[in-house]
Amino acid sequence: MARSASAMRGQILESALRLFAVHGFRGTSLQDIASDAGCSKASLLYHFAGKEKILTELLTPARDALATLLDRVTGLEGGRLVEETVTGYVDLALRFRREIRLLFEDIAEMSCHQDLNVMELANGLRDALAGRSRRAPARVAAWMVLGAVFITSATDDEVAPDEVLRAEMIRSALRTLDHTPS
Amino acid sequence: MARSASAMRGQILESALRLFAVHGFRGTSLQDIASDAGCSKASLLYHFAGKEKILTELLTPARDALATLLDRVTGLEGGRLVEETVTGYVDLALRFRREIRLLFEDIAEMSCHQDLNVMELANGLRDALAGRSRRAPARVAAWMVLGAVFITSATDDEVAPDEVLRAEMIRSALRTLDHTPS
DNA sequence: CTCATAACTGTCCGATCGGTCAGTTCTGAC
DNA sequence: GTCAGAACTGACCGATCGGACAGTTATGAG
Repeated sequence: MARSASAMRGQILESALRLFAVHGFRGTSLQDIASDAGCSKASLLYHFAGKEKILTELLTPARDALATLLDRVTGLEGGRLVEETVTGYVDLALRFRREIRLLFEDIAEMSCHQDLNVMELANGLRDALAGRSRRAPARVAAWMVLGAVFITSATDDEVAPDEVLRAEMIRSALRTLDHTPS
Repeated sequence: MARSASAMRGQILESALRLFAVHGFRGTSLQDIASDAGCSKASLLYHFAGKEKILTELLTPARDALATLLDRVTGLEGGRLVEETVTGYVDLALRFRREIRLLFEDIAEMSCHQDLNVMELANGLRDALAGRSRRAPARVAAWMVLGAVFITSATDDEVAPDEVLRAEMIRSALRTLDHTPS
């Protein structure tokens, strides 16, 4: 039966996000998504121009949210800049956990192939995390925080309730950056 | 021409490691490896029972080195435990950069499919990084360090010379764990 | 030299992938 | 009711993958 277009599209996106997060982009076939969403593979390609387009649509919200965060901290500096960036980054990472997990599976492809400019945004985030400093210690610490939050968010390990996890991630990140909260 | 068996095997492993680190395990075909190593795809399968066996042979040294590190810190506790573990982990991560990069591409597969018990080792590492503590702050910080060092090591970014990078990673990690060096 | 065997290869195979297309079924405006 | 168009599908296609196998070439001991 022909459901409303938007409903089927939403179901496809939901199935794709879940399967990508578990098996990765390459590890999930169009047939896998179709079976999970309860439609034919041909129906997928009726709603989306191709497999890549599904991925793009899934990652766009997270990309936009990150861009918004970077805009918001543009005018800040010093302690406020670091605090706002860390807090914002941790919040984003937790909100888009599944998107991060699927990125984690195919990072190399994403950073090259895409029409989303992920690498540029990641560089901006690191720059802000380092408090705009060009010195090696600050830049390394920024890389550390980037990776730490990224992976800690991607893990399935139930190390702590979400609220505790969030608070501890922020505290740890600020410590990593050698930043004493004001 | 038929070279010595060990020479061809070494060349295959070298090509495979380099290609896996760039394109991932799934993203590298047997033909890619064969072309790079200068032999036929059939020759690959003469020296190795299958694609998976090549991967296993590549990861075994890193796995063994990690196991050795965990053994070495077994008797330690408190400050010495954390310092030794952090230093050892950072050293390992830097020594096996390419192996980490290829793991990074296919983490989900590795943690399930393998005959190497990677997850168990990772849990032991986190436990040591947390100073054997079961409290949430310490365990989250341990996850942070695990992810931070992992990703910072995997990056191509020339943020600092290797010696500076290593020192700063260790200092940042100790800070993340709220550990003041003795 | 001979010759057993290790080293190597060209060729084929079945499976799976993303994607196409002609044709069918459903829906909603009139 | 009619019917145009949206929604959907089964069948098919070319490409690519990991792997199998019979056959060929090089090597080194006797």
